[in-house]
Amino acid sequence: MTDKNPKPPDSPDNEFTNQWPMDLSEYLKFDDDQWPEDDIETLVSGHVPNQDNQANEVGDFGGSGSGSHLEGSSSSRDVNSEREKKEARDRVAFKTKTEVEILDDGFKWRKYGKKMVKNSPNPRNYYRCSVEGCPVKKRVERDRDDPRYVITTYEGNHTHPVLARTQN
DNA sequence: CGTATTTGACCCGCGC
DNA sequence: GCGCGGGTCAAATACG
Repeated sequence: MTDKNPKPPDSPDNEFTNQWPMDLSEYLKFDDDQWPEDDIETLVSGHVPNQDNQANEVGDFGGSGSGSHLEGSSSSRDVNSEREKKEARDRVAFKTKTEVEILDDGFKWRKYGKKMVKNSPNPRNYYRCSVEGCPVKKRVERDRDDPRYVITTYEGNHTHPVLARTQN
């Protein structure tokens, strides 16, 4: 935590719309179905998905459940049976081209573990949302073939406003 | 002082 | 039944 990343100062619009401190070249999104690794490389290697709007990509991430938008009314929260069961499965993998693994996506993450994978000389970092009640977990691992690439896997959806970091 | 971060150990599941 | 892998938690430490 010395250099971190050139993340913007304190912008009131601390959203993904800002701009990731990386060269986000390709992003991958998968469900909990499976991981077409081979396809991934083929896709990112032989196909450049232009740099659309990162916000769009990530926007979908929040749109999947309830990332940035907060329920204005607290009286309509009696439903949580099938919803929880259904949204309890949100695995999104992002392959990003960056040199820093501490990508700030607008949320505060607290590293809760580091493990070394046998198939890679690179360690695997486990992050979790600092906000209690957030079942969101992030797994960051460096690519074994391209150390300049990092595989960020998000699990779950944020259940809190957005971020209480650069806020007031 | 508080929070975030770090490393190690422990636990669980699955495979053989 | 035991071993291995992976994942998670906990305590300690460092830094802001």
